[in-house]
Amino acid sequence: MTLALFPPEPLPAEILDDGALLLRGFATAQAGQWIAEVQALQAASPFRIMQVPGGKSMSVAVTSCGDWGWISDAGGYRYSAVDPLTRQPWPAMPAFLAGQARAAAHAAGYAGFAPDACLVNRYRPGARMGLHRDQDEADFAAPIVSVSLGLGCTFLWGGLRRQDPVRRLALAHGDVVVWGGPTRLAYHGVGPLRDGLHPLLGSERWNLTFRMAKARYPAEQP
DNA sequence: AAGTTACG
DNA sequence: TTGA
Repeated sequence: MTLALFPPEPLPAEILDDGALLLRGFATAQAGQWIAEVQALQAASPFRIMQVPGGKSMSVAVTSCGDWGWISDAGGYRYSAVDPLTRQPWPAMPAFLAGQARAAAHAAGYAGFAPDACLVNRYRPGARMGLHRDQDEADFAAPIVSVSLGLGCTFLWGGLRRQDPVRRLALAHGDVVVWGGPTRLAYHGVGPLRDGLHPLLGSERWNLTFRMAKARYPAEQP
């Protein structure tokens, strides 16, 4: 039996890069609530496979919540206030999700993060995400907050140029990656999901990425 | 090209 | 596994 540590240790954080932090286990303790929120929102706006501009399909199924949802089709990548599948607004971003994302950003040094978009990615075995950068947002001063649930993955972390070397990092259930500042436009991706069974999500990995799609950062204080 | 394919 |  180990004695309780006092004072409690902060959660381990790893510096990925200038402005990029990996908060190990940030979402683990409340994973049940994270998962319940995603289950509720995907009941309103279901996961779906989107096309990329070349006409091919992504291997990852996506949905969104918040004022803006990220979409891809023959016309390109953009944010839309309406879910093209339901023709309704995306589900509102649950206060719990927005609050946790804000807290993660704050823990990584980005105070005042107020996401107006949350893209939810569902990976099944074999699904992957090629190297890309999140560049459809209006204000690159705001960071990206990325939350991993369920099966672990290999996260690919590159640099500002596509030809920069790519690091491979193992991400586990509950890990949160926050990047911004000098590495806001870094290339990143996810290796093919390996088979496995997670106690809460079975053979799936869910990834939530919180962004400020249209809003200015830092958010205005009333 | 958030895509696939070819190749060392 | 990496570059094109």
